[in-house]
Amino acid sequence: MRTLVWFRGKDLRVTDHAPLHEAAAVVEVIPVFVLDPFFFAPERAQELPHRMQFLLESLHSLAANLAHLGSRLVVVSGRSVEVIPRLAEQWQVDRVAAQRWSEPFGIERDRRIAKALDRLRVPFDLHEGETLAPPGSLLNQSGRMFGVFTPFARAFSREAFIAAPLPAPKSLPPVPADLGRMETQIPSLEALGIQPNERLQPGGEKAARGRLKAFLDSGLEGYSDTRNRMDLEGTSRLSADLKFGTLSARSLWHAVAERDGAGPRAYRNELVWRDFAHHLLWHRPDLLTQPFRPEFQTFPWREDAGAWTAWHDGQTGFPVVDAAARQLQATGFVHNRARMVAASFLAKQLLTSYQWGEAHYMKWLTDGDWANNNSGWQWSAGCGCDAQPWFRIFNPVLQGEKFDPLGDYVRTWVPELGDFDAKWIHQPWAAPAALRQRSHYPEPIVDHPAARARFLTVAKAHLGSTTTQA
DNA sequence: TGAAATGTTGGGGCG
DNA sequence: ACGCCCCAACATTTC
Repeated sequence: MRTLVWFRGKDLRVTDHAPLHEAAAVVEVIPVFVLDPFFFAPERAQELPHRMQFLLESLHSLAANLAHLGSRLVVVSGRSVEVIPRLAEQWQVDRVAAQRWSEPFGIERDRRIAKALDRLRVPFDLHEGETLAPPGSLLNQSGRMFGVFTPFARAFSREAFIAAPLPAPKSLPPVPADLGRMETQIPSLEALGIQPNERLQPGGEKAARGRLKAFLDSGLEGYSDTRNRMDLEGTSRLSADLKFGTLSARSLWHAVAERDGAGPRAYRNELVWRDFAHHLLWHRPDLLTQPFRPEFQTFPWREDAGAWTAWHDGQTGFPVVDAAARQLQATGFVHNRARMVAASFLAKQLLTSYQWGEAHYMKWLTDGDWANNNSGWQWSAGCGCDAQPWFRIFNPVLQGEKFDPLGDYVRTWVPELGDFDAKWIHQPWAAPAALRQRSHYPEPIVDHPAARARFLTVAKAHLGSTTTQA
């Protein structure tokens, strides 16, 4: 029995990896990663520089871990839909195994590959593993997807059985020697035309385990209290590991499952939110191009090049909004609270389509995940499934004062405001003139009350008319 | 997983 | 002493 275990970017681990675990019981295992030009053509790779860096590091780590177990990672270049069937045929494999993808293009790719493999009479086994509960497995009374998180979470705790994580194989059989000459190497970032960013989290399963341990030891206990604080390391910082599968969702679940208290409970709830987003996209693949609420399809977003540039460069004159933009480009990560404030600001204060922000975040986030990022942006814009109401508008000043009370988050990312004390740092326009003049921080590009009123007027006019038509 | 406007209450200053 | 007003402080409503 010869199994091709196809690693594909969202399962870069040897622990709790169902395809590998199952294959390890048979005689021959060929771990494969395909450098598909869909992601690895330089012009495509440059569209996701931070994720590419994390991915390449994780691949090296995976290759080392497989080598340690007696196997190795076989890297092949080409379009997956062609390469996988070709390898299956040339290597005479008995089956191909991989972890299931829940996003639309992954589903379509797998459908085509399954078809090609079927012609070769090679089974294509897709194992669950990206989410806690398989997308589509939780439905409401009438057999449809949940449209509200709370009932989903109730059904989740009632029905979802989350098996214990699988151990890493103790050893793996060596990769057969007769594989021909189609192998290549993991490319370097430089070869893809990407500048390394030394401020990113390091990729790989080992680094991920270190982050998990740090969170369990010192972050989890107080998580519910500190997770909203932008100035503290109060979050898990495991989002990129979930994205690339350097940690499996269910290993995180089990790491916190038995822990009592508000912190562990709040963290489990966040993991369920992640499942909710994935289930949602699985049911509604069109959400990557459409708002969930149809009345937003014709929403009169503006195209204001100046405002857009100021927003993504961190020059809006609103400290938390600008800190978020700069933290994103500098580190590939933004605190969740800052993401919400920045997203609300773009959609509501600047009346700019959430899709611009969504795309910008997908470019720079290390943890950029289609389901999570899309649901987050649609939530913020008010057009999503179980989104915040359209009339709920964050005030960047109040959000800053509440969740960055000393101003340390802003001071870290907006050094022009380093001299401003907590009293002024979230509303620098109100600070003494002398302080403002030497800071060189931009004036606010909108007046908050006026921008707020404008959004309410526009949204009320639009949503009022479209809902009465329906 | 909001904010702002509006409404209500009650203490205290004051004529 | 009393009523009136002011305005925190809190509650409710609205967007």
